[in-house]
Amino acid sequence: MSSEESSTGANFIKTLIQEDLESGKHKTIVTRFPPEPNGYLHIGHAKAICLNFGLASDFNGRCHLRFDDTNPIKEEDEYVNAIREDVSWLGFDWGEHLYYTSSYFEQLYRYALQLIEKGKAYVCSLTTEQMREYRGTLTEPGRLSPYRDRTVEENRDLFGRMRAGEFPDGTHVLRAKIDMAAGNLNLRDPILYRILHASHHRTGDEWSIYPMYDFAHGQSDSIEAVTHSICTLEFEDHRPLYDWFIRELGIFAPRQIEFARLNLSYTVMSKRKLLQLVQEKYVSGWDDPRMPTLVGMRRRGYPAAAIRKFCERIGVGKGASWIDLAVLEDCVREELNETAPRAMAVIHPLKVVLTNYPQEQVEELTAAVHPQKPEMGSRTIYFSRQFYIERDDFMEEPSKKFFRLGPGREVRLRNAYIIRCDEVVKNAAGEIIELQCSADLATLGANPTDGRKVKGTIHWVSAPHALSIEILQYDRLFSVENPDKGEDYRQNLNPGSLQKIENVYAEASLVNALPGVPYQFERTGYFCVDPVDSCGSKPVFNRIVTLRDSWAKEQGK
RNA sequence: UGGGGCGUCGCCAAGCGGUAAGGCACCGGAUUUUGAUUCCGGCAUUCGCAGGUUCGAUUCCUGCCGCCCCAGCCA
Repeated sequence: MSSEESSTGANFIKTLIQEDLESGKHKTIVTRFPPEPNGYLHIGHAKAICLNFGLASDFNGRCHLRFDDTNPIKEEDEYVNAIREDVSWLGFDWGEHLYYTSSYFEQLYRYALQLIEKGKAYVCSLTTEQMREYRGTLTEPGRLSPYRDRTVEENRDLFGRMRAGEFPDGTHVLRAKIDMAAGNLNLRDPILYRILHASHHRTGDEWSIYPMYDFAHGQSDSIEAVTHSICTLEFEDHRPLYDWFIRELGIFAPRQIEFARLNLSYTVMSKRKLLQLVQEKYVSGWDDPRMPTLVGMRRRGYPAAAIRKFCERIGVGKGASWIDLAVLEDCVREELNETAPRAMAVIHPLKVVLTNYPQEQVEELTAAVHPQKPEMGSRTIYFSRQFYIERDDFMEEPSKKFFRLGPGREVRLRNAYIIRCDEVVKNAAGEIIELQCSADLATLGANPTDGRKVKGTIHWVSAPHALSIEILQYDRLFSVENPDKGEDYRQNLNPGSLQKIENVYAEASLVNALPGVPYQFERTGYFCVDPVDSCGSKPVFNRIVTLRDSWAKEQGK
């Protein structure tokens, strides 16, 4: 990461940390990114990752990667591996600090025992339904569990037998004894441990009881000496509970600070829904280029730097925020404009024959890899009598504002000559199938000497040298800004989110394009070879993002 | 009629008692062999509303109003 990229923007979390440092509360800070390995990371997680790792680097502290794996039923190694890869790809390094909540199971168990000994936790044998009834509602206090007064000995014994696997799932839980009348529901004797005869991805069948997230998270932070525990808003209500545990246990107290999670327009961000899209085959997988997942974006061709830039740009706050997809796309364009080599490809071809150009002649022309960056070098493109241009670059009856090709009009061929359209060839159905043009042979790398102005420049690909490729044009996954508004978000899926175009002509140099490496197809957009779909005979390019198009905007008016 | 938060431009977001940064979007215009990029310029006399304190309030106080989260043996 470049230094200029490192976060400079102010936000309330930095301010709070700054205060803790200046007051001498801490000499250095420790943060952590604590994903549950039950799904793939998405752009919302990227915000948390950039925040936590960014804070650590801003203040010369460190950031841990900890898997909060307290629910064996949903968690898998596949996810921990994918998550590690995603975080690394995003550009962050946790060094030695890779942890798992499951590594703390024994310690957590001892913490629970401590609470039992203090009379602050008890084994409750209410059923799930009963417990719900006893919990009360938002406006009515709950009722005390009939098991609340079990003796310490009884609790110790029962809890030990829960661990030993003597009871079936759901028969008992360990609860904290706090306050059934608390306005904050999290304090109404929350469950600490539940019985789960399930195999854990790391501890196997060692345990038949597992701690609840609430009983594990804060203490895990404490064990790791996390100074600033950054989490999302919905955990604000849980903070008093975490503080209660820390106090009762007398252990190191991290400071929790909550921020608003990311919402991005035209997509959904819940893991449940993303999983559903995968399972119900609305997309090809977690890495479908339309998915807001990091694997999806990576495959699509979004550079990690663009995602980091995005996370920096959107800022951090406490108000529920909706970020316009345009912000992300702008970050991608900004990054790609700097780094992507240029090339030409004709997506909807229209054949052109240059009548005044020798039949067999082929010229090797030189074109800049990047017009603003000569240091990126140049490439060779072939020019011949027959080539393709974009159908949209020709209009039989052009308006005055259209400055591309039309009957009798002139246009510049990018990196080549100025040509004039002399004749339009149509088939029996009246469709335009070919243009007969003539070139001004004195305009290669030069403007006309007679002073005439040619405003338009269009791209082209020599017919005999064209590389046949396929293009996958990706668009937003949903057709409405907030897919969750309505009965079923799936009804808002954008039917045109994937458009396959099979006969695209690309300049020959693109044979060397490596999977995942972005190119700018001039005047069109950014594309890269899809690593998965390109296994066939033709290279398949994903459209990463279009170029800005003020002409299209003009047309739309 | 419980608890916890949040309200600064269409969307994000700085600001923390001294007279409204920045980005995206949008609108003009210049340069351009990408209608791209770049570049200039425009875009909140006003900070949810109403009072109060103060020489002075987006910043402090009070009261309203609006929005979000919480009743998983999920995280």
